[in-house]
Amino acid sequence: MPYEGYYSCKCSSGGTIFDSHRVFNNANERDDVIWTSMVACYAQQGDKEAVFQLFNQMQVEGVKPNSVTCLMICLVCSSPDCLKDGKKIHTFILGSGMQFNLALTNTIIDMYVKCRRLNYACCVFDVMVNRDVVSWNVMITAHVEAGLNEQAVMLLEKMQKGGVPPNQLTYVAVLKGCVQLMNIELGMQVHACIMENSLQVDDFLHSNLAAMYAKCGSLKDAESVLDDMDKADVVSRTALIAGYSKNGEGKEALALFEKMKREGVEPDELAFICTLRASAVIGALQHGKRIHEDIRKSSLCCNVLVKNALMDMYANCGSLNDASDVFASMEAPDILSWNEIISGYAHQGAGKQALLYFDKMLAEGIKPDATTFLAVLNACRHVGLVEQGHCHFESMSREHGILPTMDHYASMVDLLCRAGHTDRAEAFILEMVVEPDESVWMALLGGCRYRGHVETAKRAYRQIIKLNPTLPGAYVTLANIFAMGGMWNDLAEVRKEMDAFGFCKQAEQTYIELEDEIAMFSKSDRSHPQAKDIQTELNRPTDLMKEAGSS
DNA sequence: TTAGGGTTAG
Repeated sequence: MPYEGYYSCKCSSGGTIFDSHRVFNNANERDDVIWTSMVACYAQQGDKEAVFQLFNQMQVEGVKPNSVTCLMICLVCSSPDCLKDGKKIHTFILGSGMQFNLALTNTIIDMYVKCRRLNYACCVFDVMVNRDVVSWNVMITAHVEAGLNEQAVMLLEKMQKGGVPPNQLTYVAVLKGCVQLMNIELGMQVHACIMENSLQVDDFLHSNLAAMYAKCGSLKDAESVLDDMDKADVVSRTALIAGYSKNGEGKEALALFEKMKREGVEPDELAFICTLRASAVIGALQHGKRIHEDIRKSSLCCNVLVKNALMDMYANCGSLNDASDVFASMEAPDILSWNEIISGYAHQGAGKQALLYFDKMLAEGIKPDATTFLAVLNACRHVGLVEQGHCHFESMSREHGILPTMDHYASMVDLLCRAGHTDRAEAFILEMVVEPDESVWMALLGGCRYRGHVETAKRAYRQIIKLNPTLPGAYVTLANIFAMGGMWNDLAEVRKEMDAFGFCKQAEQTYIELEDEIAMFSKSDRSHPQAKDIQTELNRPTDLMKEAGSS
């Protein structure tokens, strides 16, 4: 056993660096393998400095690094800030004639990918004489991660033509590409390909298949992927739960979560987060509270991400007190937590409370981001704080180095319009340093409703049509403004334009939690057994307002 | 000795 030390001094086998050093120091003869063991040990810890020190030292002592030593060096150089060292080791490898070692070359390619130099990776890949499944997988995954999905699919075709059969990892990467392309047909072809090749499908691939179908909106197919599994794991189930809530089917998401628990599959961090999101989507407060109970009993009770999801659920369900309790219980709220509490209060119209949290955030030295400012502008909008809103908008780029997005501009326009400054809002758009998009003009058009500014509305409408003639909201809003002003001829004209485009208004759906039952209803839907009672309850506030107005 | 999974505000 000449190389016994090779494995015995590896940290991953349970030993410590101290043990490794003892083996290393006691070795009678230190060959390249034992040196490499030490390098591997520090490489696993990600200690780049120690790795390079050993690499240099072994050469000083006259031991030539082998391909595994170099591979380890490449691994610690696999991040953007290590590119320079990565290039150095690559040069060393070329000079030592090790470039024909397949595993090493694959690692060099992956190193360049992780250094965000896909072009370098492509250069190395292109000149390879022999490529194995890992070489292709690294390239396909890299292209998908860079959003170059069509190229990734082309690589898959080339790989197959070149006689290298894809494995599970290849399909995992390609399925991700299908999702980015939102191309379910391609996803189905990939699925068929997996079946044709009778490839063993493991949990990784199953969860990716489920995620692909769920994200592309085909929940039935995602369900059947889960049915094909002996026992669907928490990851696959989470993919489907997330798919349900993304597609507005929060009720199904919650049902799946309950089923998962009944079947003894323990929810993890992401399962809780996705299920809380589902509760948030449909405003199921009681379900959300039950999930909160589960979280309290689990080891994830202090997890920041889970707490953020809890706040999101409570805020969306309109229970700001619960959201702020969760926030108060956090030891170190992150930017998401702050944004959540600020936007939660802003959204509910409690603008002053939202701004108090914003001040507190700044006082605690937390750096706001673009979303924080969206919430802050929203808060100002609700309270009618025009000048304060303008100040915050200005401070975004000036003091915090954040460039306003179209959403920020649109928010400012709405803020001005709400306060009756429609002319100022229009001037604000015309003075924008970037070209306004339709959302900014839509904010102005919508803002004209507050005071019935028909001429400004017409100008905004013309701009929107120029940018995007297929935006139903523009026609509907203008029509409403005409109707408010009794301009029936103009209204008829807009209706004609709408008919020409074939727009029809889709009934909006909403959910209501009745004790344990979640019911969905839309404006004209009377199918629920208690539809009459629900409608009476919904009419109550309007009736009360009418009564109050007439007295 | 090399490559991979589900998720996050408005």
